[in-house]
Amino acid sequence: MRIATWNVNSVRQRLGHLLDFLKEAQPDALCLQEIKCVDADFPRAEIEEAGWQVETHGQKTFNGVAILSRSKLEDVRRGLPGDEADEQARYLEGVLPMGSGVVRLATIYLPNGNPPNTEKYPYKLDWMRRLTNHARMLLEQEEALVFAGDYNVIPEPRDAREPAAWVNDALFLPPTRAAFRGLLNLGLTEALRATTDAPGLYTFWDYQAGAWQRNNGIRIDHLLLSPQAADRLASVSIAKHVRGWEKPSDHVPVMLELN
DNA sequence: ATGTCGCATTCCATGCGA
Repeated sequence: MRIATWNVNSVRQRLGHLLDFLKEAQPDALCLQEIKCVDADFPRAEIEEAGWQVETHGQKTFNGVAILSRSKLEDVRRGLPGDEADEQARYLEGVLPMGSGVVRLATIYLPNGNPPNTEKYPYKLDWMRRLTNHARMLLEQEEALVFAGDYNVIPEPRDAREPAAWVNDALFLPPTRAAFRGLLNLGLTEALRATTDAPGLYTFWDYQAGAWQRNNGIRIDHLLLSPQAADRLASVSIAKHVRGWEKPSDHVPVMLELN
């Protein structure tokens, strides 16, 4: 089965690309981030018409996540537990019934955290703490789990074309990277790094300063796997060509194949 | 240091978030 993740940077602006990618990649499920609309404004009819089921957790203007899937998502949870006051729509989870056994799948839009000298950075770190707690709880179920999304974390220097440019950025600061390692240390496997040590693999290129033309990218979109999912990992691919489409998202899809 | 985009509003210009 194929599971993909993509920060689309407005689902309404990117509907054409989204339908093109679904047709081309044929994923069993696609996790979306930054849909940037409320549930009622999600282009549900067009996507259902193309043959995918839709679960959304939207928000006005910013953030918002969704999961598209061939089979209906079950046991759906909206929002990351651990802070009742948090109103940002950044997490949606459910169970995909598959022939070869179920997979629990979460779509994650982890806070950006910039600028770091504001309340945005502690919010990011606290959100990572909550995600770690939630993942720890889910791992106790010992089931196949996939946490897919825009983590807004550059895990290592090899994950940036110009790592020196990011040393004071919330995506690369030591506490950010430490929190990401803490998540992995629960026993999760980062899918791409389970398949390759190659540098130069990016999932985001800024709209500004010709970043795409100069291949000045960073790798911040990740798929984290429980042991039961990692044991089934066959391959991971980055759909880099999507960044070259007309009026693209600044992120590209990342997809994995499970046996 | 940003050569950009998308959203929303105070709405054809500006602020915010990324």
